[in-house]
Amino acid sequence: MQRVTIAQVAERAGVSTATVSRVLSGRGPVSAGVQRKVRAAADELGYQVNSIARALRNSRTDTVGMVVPSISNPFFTSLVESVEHALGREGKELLLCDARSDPEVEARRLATLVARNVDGIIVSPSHGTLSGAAVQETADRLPLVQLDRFVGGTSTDWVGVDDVAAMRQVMDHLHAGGARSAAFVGSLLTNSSTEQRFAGFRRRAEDLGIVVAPEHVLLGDYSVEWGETAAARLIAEGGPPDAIVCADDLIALGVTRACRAHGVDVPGRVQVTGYDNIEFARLSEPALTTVDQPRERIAAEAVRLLAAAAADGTDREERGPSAHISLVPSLVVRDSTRADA
Amino acid sequence: MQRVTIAQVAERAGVSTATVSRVLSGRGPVSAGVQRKVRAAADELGYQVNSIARALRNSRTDTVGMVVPSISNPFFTSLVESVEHALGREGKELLLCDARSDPEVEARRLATLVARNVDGIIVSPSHGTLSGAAVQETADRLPLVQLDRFVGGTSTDWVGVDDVAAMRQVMDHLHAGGARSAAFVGSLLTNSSTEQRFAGFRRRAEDLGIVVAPEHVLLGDYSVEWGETAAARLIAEGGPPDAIVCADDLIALGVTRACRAHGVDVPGRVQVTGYDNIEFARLSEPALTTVDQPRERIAAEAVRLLAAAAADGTDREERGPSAHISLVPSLVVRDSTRADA
DNA sequence: GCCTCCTGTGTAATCGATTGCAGTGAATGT
DNA sequence: ACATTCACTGCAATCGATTACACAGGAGGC
Repeated sequence: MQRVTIAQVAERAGVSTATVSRVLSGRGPVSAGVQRKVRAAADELGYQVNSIARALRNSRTDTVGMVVPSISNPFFTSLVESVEHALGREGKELLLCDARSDPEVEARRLATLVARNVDGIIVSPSHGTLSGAAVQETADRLPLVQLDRFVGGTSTDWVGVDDVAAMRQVMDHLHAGGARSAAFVGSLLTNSSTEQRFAGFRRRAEDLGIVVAPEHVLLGDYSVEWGETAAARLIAEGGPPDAIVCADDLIALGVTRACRAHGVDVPGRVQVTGYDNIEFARLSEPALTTVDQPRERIAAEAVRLLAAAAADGTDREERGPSAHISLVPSLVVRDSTRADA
Repeated sequence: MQRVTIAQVAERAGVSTATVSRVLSGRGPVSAGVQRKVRAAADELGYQVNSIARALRNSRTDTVGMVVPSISNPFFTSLVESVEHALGREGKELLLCDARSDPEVEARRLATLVARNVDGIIVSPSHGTLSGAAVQETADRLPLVQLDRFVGGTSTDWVGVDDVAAMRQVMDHLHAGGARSAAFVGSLLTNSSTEQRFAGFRRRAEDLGIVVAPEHVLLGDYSVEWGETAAARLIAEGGPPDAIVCADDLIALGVTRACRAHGVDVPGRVQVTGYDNIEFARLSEPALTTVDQPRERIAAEAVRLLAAAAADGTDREERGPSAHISLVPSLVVRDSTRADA
């Protein structure tokens, strides 16, 4: 089963390869009769372009690379899904890489994507500082958009949500529910998501006079296990505050789970909030109050930015200043918080 | 920022492109001195191979395509993750496609992957019959392995688990827990997973004398919502049987949720089982008894089969008979079933 | 001293699609 | 009737890496 090439189609149709190419790509003038002959020949032979050859010639692969910290995190999964759909609409393909939350793996993946001549890269950096060098270096060579998380000291486009505004909503809601003290459970402050969310949390807590004891800021990683551990610690050490604000839903699921295991009522004794609105936030018991990120929008904007960057010019210098698109997330109130005091 | 080519390295090192290629690929004899010069030049210029050019020349892309019915299904997500890791070990990349459970989308995706010259394709077909034509056609052109699900009437390699054996374990466990009647909640019988699991369920139920009323076989789709609907129906219509066996964990999560909502005790009044052992099976309340699929093994076998097929010969005819690798899944007993009567 | 063999290197063809340039013939303008 | 334009088509270069083949020079065998 040898692949059919343009040359075979040309021979069969009795024309040159140039003409075949022109017919099939719809570029350049070709008489109607020849068009028909070529198309017929192509159909009969079952011709399909060889996109490798085309890519070499055009230096365009119609493929976008995406690097996420972890495929198994449901939030990133749904981001991937949204990006995949957004790309599909433009006839582009997605080359997916998992960085396993390791900046070194991430750097290797980025390098591979560059070598593969992807048209652009969408990355949610694993680390707030260690990811910097690789991301910047990649951005110097290719259109690159950071998604959700970003890394400091780089000048690239970014699309995400306004974490600080989101946290303001969360805190206002908790305060309305009667919370006068709160804890924050996040990952280590090595990525922008936790950083921003923590900053928003702290600021609004101050504004509202919500007490945050120093030992009530617990940093680990984005996992259910860490949520359970953190909650257990809060419960053991003199009882939890009125509210536990979590940096993502996985942590929040762990927290509510541990609370229930220890007989601490949610939201009666302690209110709990998550972040991301993954599907299981809705399904847990009690259903999680959380912050919904507009993933489809985020994905669509990211794809748009890439396309724009690609159109602007290959050279990074020629492109304008980098865009920072901050979308407004919305609070989804469910059963893990109290509607009012 | 023009990309560095082999020609520039050659010029800088004062040798021919052939020599540069030989040094960099480690093929062919090159004297130590020249090797050093070439490597130095390559480093200074920051040379990176252009994998498109290499792919065109070698007709090998080191990229594998994967098509799954839905990225958002946690089971497929973890399969994707496992495959990605397995491929990474061989220096291959993953081109990921989401078929949205639509055989037509799936067919288009498969065609695209062929056009992209991937080295092989891993697919979990959306539909038990409608996916057939496209899968077979693709398999005629490229090494292809079906994963988890398979489609009838095709002759391709397949890797998955023995659903019938798994169901035997499930039924034995439920029977030991005192179940004398049971219901089955699955998706429509349009994919092999549900089909096989249902067949295994039915057969073992008969063996054990477990009663399955005709109206206790409910078929919808793989979603939490369908699980809730189905359970509500079972509860409304004269009460549920002793056990509800679900074709996957999402359905089971919906079922237990609906049971709790209707005040039906799980596992006291009714035992519930899932399938796949997704992460949230462990976290739900009660934690789900389910069937664990050895994903890493499945992924590893699939990658191995692809590599073998690629090595064997491009022509489908030259390859031996197709391999069907059936791994043995294991029952994970948690809190949604009773240990004994 | 001559022939063979081997190591090391360069030349040029190759993979397949695209496209700038040039050439042909017909149509249009004056 | 001749010049000019234009639609159509083919030739050949191009993208960048790989590799078959050729060739030069040195080592070794007799």
